[in-house]
Amino acid sequence: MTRNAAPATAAPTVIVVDDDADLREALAGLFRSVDLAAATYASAADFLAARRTDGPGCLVVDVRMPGLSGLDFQAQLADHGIHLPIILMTGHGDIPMSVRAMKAGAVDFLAKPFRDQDMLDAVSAALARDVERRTRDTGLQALRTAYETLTGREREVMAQVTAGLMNKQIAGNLNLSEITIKIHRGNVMKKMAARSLADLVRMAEALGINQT
Amino acid sequence: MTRNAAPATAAPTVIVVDDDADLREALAGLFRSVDLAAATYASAADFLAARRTDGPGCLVVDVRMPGLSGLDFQAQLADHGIHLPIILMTGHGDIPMSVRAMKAGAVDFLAKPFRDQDMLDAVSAALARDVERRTRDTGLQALRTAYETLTGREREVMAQVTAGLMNKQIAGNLNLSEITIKIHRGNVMKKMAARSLADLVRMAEALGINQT
DNA sequence: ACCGCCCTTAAACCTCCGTATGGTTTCGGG
DNA sequence: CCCGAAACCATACGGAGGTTTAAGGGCGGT
Repeated sequence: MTRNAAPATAAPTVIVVDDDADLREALAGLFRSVDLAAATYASAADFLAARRTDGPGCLVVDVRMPGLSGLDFQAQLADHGIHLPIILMTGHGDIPMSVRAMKAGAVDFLAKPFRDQDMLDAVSAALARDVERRTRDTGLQALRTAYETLTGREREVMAQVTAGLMNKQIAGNLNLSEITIKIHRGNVMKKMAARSLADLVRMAEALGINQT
Repeated sequence: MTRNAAPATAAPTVIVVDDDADLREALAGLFRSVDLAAATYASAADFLAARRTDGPGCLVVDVRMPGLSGLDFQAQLADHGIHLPIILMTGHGDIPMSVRAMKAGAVDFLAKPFRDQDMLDAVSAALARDVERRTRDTGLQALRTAYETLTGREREVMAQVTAGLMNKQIAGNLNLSEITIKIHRGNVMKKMAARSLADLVRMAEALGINQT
């Protein structure tokens, strides 16, 4: 907690992936000029190989690269558990390509040459999107962690409680006595750190719990 | 209820807006060939003027038109309370234009000439999006209608109930007796047709009710 | 002036929730 | 073999939720 404090608000890194070394350095310089940390890779494979940390940031990727193209790269990121917002750029792109990229969730798609400001705006939007996703994600992660400490029965009870059933109904459904449900229910509230039933219902919503 | 039955599942209409009469008719023919109703307008203004019904469907609009351009049209639709998914097409578009359109929520952006199948795929996606929005919307609309029948006090009570406060706490906050809260609370449950507190919490979530 | 709606409260009563306290069984691991 | 975790159940009590009945004040519209 003393070191590596506040991971959510850590300085974001703009990751440039382009096979053109000159452009890489130019972009890195641009980002550093506005106090943004920048990292550069010559190919998608390089990035995937080097990837260790997963701090906040975004990707700036050329679509036309030897090996994995930017579009394929974009498609494969999710498989690697990487959800960084991506900005694509191209020197020889066309409309279908840009539309495909945007449909796939790219933050922006810039045709070269572009103005520095356009790139900075795109990066700004991408970083904002990443922050938003991370905050939403860490909250959900805490919930999931708590949910995993529940036993099987407790999960069943939680599902039916948050569905609005009364203890006696749940008891009937599970062929148990009402008092047993109360016990499980109390355990659920404690383990999930829910202050009220309303709280628990919202947690169930966030976790996507739909009773059978 | 006897006439105009099942508005949510009514046949969708593809609305073509283009100043080129030949293309309009060609597209209308294409859509009708796959059993889709089609309507055509020569300009954005024509469409906005003629707009009476608001059944399900989508828009297919040329970006380059005399008067209101497709992109501006897209931006103005929300002001008119029209939320139809929009597909843009262009003969002389560029990448920034397509990116701007996609960022603004266009379903697709097709460069002419395009294959019929591409257009049909885009329309199919757009109609699916419209259906999804409508079902989500009608559910919410029913909730809002119910919520509007609540009196001021009932809304205050609902907000605090769904925030997880106990009756006595709410009574303290509002400087009322606990029994009064119970009455309001019961009224809220009846008016909102909530079967359980869990139900009510979910309704409050959907309505975006955040207590002060 | 009267009616209807909203807001308020009280008393009484019942159900439901929550939490002990105490005890059971089963099952897997040290 | 004993221990802990998980699951089960009973009795009992206090607190919270929910409804009914009864009743009064304020306010706007007919």
